[in-house]
Amino acid sequence: MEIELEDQKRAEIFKTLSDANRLKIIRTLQASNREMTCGEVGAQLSISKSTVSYHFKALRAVGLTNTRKEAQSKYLSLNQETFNKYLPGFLDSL
Amino acid sequence: MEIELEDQKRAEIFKTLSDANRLKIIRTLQASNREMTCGEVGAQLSISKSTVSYHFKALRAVGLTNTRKEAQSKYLSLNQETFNKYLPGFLDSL
DNA sequence: TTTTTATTTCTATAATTATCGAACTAAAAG
DNA sequence: CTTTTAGTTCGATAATTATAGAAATAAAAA
Repeated sequence: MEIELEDQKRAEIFKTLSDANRLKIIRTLQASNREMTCGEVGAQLSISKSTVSYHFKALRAVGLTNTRKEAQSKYLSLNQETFNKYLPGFLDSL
Repeated sequence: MEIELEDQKRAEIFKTLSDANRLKIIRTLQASNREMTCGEVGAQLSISKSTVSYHFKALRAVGLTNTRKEAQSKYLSLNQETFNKYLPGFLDSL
């Protein structure tokens, strides 16, 4: 990939990670080691559902998470590939 | 360090990295493998001196760089320790 | 001392961001 | 069909951000 584009992509990923709530969400997902729903995460971190939805979307948009829809629920899990590519060793450093 | 504080610190570092110009500065420093001045970096990346100064300050503030003042010039270099602690493997992935 | 060089600070501006409650959508349960 | 449950979108707000030019600072050079 061209450097200019790589930097743009990297900057987007870092921007997504530059929010304490999103980092908490990531740590929560990493610690649970399974898929989690918006509701579960929101309850655990005491954040309003609209805000959690906003963050879920941001994480998904840059490929840091995978999503799976089932009935009314949406399940999020970490996308290890993206972390490995752009932030090798980061998840383990959490 | 307490998790809450660690997340805040991490978020700050990521925020600092979430700008394409700052990533370019970091790559430039990494590639040159030596100290560089505001002027050198600005010239190489075609950014105004006040903007470069602003970014230099931001990088220094979160400990991503070291600075050395000599005469009117200020030299920046990467702070490997911070990168190793918060972003192991990142510099090599650039 | 005057001028040049390097960087910083100030000012203003335009753009982006995170947040929550309210309204909305869609599916499950009753 | 109605109600509940889960999540999304909208609207408003408050805060932060990157940017460049102009003015200020400080040291070197002439």
